[in-house]
Amino acid sequence: MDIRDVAKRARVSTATVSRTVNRVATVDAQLAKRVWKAIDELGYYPNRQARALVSGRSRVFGLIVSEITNPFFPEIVQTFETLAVEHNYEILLTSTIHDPKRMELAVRRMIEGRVDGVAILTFGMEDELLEHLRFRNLPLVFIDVGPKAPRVSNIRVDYAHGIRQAVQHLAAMRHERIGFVTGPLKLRSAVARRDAFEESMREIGLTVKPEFIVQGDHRLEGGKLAFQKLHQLREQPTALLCSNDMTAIGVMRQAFELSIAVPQQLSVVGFDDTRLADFMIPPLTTIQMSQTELARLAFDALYKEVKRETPSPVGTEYHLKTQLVLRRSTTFPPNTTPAKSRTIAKGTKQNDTSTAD
Amino acid sequence: MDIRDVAKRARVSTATVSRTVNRVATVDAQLAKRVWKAIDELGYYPNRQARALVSGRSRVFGLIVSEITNPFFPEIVQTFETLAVEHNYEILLTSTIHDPKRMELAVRRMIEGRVDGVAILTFGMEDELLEHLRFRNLPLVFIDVGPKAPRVSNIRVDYAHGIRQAVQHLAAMRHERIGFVTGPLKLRSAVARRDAFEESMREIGLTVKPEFIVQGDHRLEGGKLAFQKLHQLREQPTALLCSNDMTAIGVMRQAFELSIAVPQQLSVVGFDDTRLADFMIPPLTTIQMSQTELARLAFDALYKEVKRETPSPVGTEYHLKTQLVLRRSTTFPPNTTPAKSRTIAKGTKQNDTSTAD
DNA sequence: AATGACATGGTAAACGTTTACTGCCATTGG
DNA sequence: CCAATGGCAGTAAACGTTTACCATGTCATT
Repeated sequence: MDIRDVAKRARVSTATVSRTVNRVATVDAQLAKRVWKAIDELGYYPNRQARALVSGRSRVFGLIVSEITNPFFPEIVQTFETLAVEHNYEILLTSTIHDPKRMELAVRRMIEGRVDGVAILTFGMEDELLEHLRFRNLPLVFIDVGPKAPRVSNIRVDYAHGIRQAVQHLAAMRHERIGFVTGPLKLRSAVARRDAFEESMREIGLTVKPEFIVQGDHRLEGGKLAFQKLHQLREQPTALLCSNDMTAIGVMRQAFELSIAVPQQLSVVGFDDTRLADFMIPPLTTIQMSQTELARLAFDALYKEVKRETPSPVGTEYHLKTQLVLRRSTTFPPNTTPAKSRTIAKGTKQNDTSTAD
Repeated sequence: MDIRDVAKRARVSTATVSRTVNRVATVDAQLAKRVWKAIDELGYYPNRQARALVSGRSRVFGLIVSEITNPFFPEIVQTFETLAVEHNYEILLTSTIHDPKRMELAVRRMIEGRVDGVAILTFGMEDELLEHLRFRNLPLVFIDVGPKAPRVSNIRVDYAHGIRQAVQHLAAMRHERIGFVTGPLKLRSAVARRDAFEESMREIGLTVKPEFIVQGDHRLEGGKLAFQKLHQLREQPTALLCSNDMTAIGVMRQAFELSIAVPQQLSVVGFDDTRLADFMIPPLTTIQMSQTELARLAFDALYKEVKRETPSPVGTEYHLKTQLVLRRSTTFPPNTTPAKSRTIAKGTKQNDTSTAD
């Protein structure tokens, strides 16, 4: 069941079938109709491999993420896939699971698959592997950390904005002892978030106690451990910013074990605004970094680069904003008389799906 | 940079290079060494498309899920991918998002990609599309619902076991008014779960009030709505089994809005044991249906079928057990003096990661 | 009527592999 | 010593498309 069968049945050449299928304008309407009819009757589906081989373009984009099981990524994968399908692309999905072997494998798979471009959304790709990929001068798109080079685009995330909003939000409610649970500090994004926090605190005239900054790992466990540590402090923070939602959930979870009520005794703010945030009890106030937008930018970057007749000399820079989303895990610090109703920093999103309040 | 360049550099024929790369035993060690050296020096990676085209096997398995953003699936995708990579397979991932168009597209993509087999993990594939797929007599694996046919395997899930455990667990704590929030009833799996619930209740001598069975949609919203409905009842259930974890979370979330304490005022049991269950506050008691095991079975089914020299006349049946996992969202009904410590049904897993209790 | 321009369809090469077949050489048995 | 056998490498066809190039036919212009 190949193009030749179709050609035979429609009494045309394979070239005409090919042109018809690819909607080349120069084919006569009558013939095209015959061809489509034959295709339909035979149930013909073109062979992607053969197409790729001869045309030199596979219509596949690679997508490298760190872990699909990290709630941050499914949304991205979904959006990316939807976009891909719309443009008749396939996606070659790979997760590195923070494993150097898997990273190497990932690169190998991309090359063997002759992908037309790859989006690297791992927040910390080994540089050497990056070299391998760049070597082929494929269109590439990174988040945050990419090098400036031909055909490689970058999505720069403005971590500071959302974090500043969060700090202001907390400060407006008279929190003074505000802590921060970081991510793994080998990730540039984790460092950036922590730095933005310290910066915002300074801006607003609050001091950050070194012991209020404790390291997590962007996973549940790290959040739990971090809070346990914090809990042993003589003087404890009344509010905690976390480097991502998982961390915040870990904190809340551990607070629960220690019978500390969130938000009455402890305000918690997450980062990412994964869907989980709105699943939590109480719903988590967090800083949104739109996963769908991120996926969209990444796809666009690749797609545009593929479409270019001449490679971009130095890839495009994209920007992604962050923004505080108020839910229910923050309130006034304990032993405080609420002066007025809940303070809302300007530009903040009210995104509480609760039906009662 | 193709096989011919390698051949030239190693001073052998392309056949020898091919044999070396594919580890065919008949190639002389000396030559092989030369070939590997050349491969290394040139940075040669075989072209998957060309391989697929000539060999007739793409080494790609299709994986169709309903939504990657459903917390049930990331774990599956991850495991499936890991297995695939280990066996030098790629995966063509597709989500149908409950959209008939997407389903059709999914099938088309599978065929155009000439996948070697496909795992359909959607819990409700349109039958017509199934025909399309079966028509090609590809290895197929379904969960629950597959037809008996050559090369198509099935994973039968024993919903009843876990559900019976849950009902017994609740009954042992003297719950009598036990309700059930179903999934979308067009899904066979949702019907099976509900039926198993009713059956278990009958077995144990408890009556199920019709108004205690309300329909959800396997998503958060459905759970919320269901509980809202239940809450308006004059006489309310003291415990709720839910058709999946998302539903249970919706219930908990709505209970929170209505200031009803889980588990003190309402015991909640989920189904699936997604990672979310252990993120919740309180951690959700749920029925485990191992996602990694499921993925493993699915992959194995495909892989074995591909390896067979002659197609299996009627696919293999696999079985997946379910099992209650006790956490913290269930306890004695309100206004009850706990007779003894928490009752644990036999064969039940204690899987509470809490550090304090 | 002859010529040129243009529209449209066909022919065949090419894409990068695998693999059936062939051929060479060395070894072994009679 | 010769024939048969077997191990191993090379030759070339094949996989299913796309597309450059060519051929043909039609129409308008002179």
